[in-house]
Amino acid sequence: MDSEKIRVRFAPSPTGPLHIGGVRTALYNYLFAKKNKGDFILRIEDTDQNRYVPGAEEYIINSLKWCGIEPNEGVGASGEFGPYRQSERKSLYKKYAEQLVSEGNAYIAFDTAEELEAMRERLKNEGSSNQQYNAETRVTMKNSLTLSAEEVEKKINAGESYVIRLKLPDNENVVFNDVVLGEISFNTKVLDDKILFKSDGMPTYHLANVVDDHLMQITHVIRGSEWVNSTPSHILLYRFFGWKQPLFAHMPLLLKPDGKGKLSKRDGDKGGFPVFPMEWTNPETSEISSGYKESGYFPKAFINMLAFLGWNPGTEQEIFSEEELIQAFSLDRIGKSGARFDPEKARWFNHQYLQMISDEEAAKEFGSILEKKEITADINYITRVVSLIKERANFITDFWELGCYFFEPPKSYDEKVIKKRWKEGVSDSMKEIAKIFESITEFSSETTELAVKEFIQSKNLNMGQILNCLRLSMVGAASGPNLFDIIAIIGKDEALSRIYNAVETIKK
RNA sequence: GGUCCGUUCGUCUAGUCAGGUCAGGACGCCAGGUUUUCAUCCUGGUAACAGGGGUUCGAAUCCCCUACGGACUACCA
Repeated sequence: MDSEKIRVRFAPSPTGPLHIGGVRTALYNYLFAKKNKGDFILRIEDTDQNRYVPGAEEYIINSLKWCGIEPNEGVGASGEFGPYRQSERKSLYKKYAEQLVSEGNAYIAFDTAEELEAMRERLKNEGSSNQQYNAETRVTMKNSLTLSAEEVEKKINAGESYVIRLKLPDNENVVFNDVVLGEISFNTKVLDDKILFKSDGMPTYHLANVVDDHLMQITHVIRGSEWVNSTPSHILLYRFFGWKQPLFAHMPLLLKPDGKGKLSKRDGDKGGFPVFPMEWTNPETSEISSGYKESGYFPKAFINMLAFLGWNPGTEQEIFSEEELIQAFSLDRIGKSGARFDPEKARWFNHQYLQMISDEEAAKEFGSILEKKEITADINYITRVVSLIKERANFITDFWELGCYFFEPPKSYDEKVIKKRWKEGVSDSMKEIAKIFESITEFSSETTELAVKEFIQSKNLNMGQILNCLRLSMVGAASGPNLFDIIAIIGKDEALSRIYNAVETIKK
């Protein structure tokens, strides 16, 4: 093989937010490029003016940035093959379409929507297995194949709108070897003469995609498998132009959370978890869809999780750094069947990543959450809190719920615990413990634990009962990390105040 | 309807190309241990080759059929 540089592209259209399937496609392109020291290009396919959604392009760029899968060429980056936005390349495509027409590989068609509809209806009624605009039917339609050159010219001059269609060869098997799916074969009889150039002066995906991939010297087309059926048309296009075709790798689709069909942009939040990398506000309806970023996911965990949806390294390792992912990645280990993902497993990935970051780092992020709640605390204090609650959390955003009692006294006390544990005499014991605490000069987890346990034993009290009530006083519930660690962190004064508060509130 | 593709524990999957370990791992779930509690953590367990035919000494693996699922079938990408 030749040693040409690997060049891949991610080519979304800005019709809304990028969903996680799109992010995964971008990721696989990115990993493949990095692995092979190639280029990863971002091209924006905005040839459909009707579906353009303001803010979508920016969203795509920002999402990729957050994920750390940034293109080294294309929209939002630099590059020598620009412009990278198809609307800005508009002038380019027509001549390619016309070249195809003049060489007899495409033709001009004048059929109206009604005429097309009528043709399909007629074929349906005749019991025809497919209703394509193809070698068989095109002779019955209004196009430059059935009309004389003069008529065609007259219509064009009269301003009649027309499209340019690909002229497929009749009854030919187009075979290609998909990197993921293997050999796939289509007979042109079941394909249709795809529109390459629309009457609004814009190319369709099929033309623009092939022209741009060629011009941008793309070597591997890695895209979702919704494209396999149109790949033969693309291959024919490469052939007609006399261009070298790239390798195709069609990846399995991500499935809807509820199990029916491929994941779509409209599935946001339906499954109880985000389908978008970042929060998205629909500019028309102002409806907000949640994002992984805002849900507290680390981009690295998100990417790691996404990489494993449809691909695996063949080893038992599951936690991969970006560098490891790049090294391990290969197209031939992409699976063939669609994947639905498990939000539970996604959380598990994030938990793993959370445990890997330092308490100091986590404390910094937790600090800014606290700031928003207008709670001020020393960073060292926050770090000590984090060291106790981090392992219990999946997300930094869980920290507040897990450790709010480190920053404010309990607002209420769990009734069930009161009923079960706060029996006769407990209040008195609590008061005595408060006195003991007062007398401790070296107030620490160890000294308080020793003192309390000695007290319980000397009075022959029930360990579980007293300890749980003490916990209830501190936390307001029967959960949380080691009780004496909590007491030591909040300090003597706060501990005393909480004991008195609990005794006062609960009364028994 | 037509075409193309797919199908291994509930989920993500290894194993399929080069047939031959009680089909392996992870998440979840269950149990036990640790913990004064809850969670984490540790240990163990649960659970799958879509079905039917072949080929073969032997099939998750190769072939055929069926079923099911998905994609595409737009002047959308």
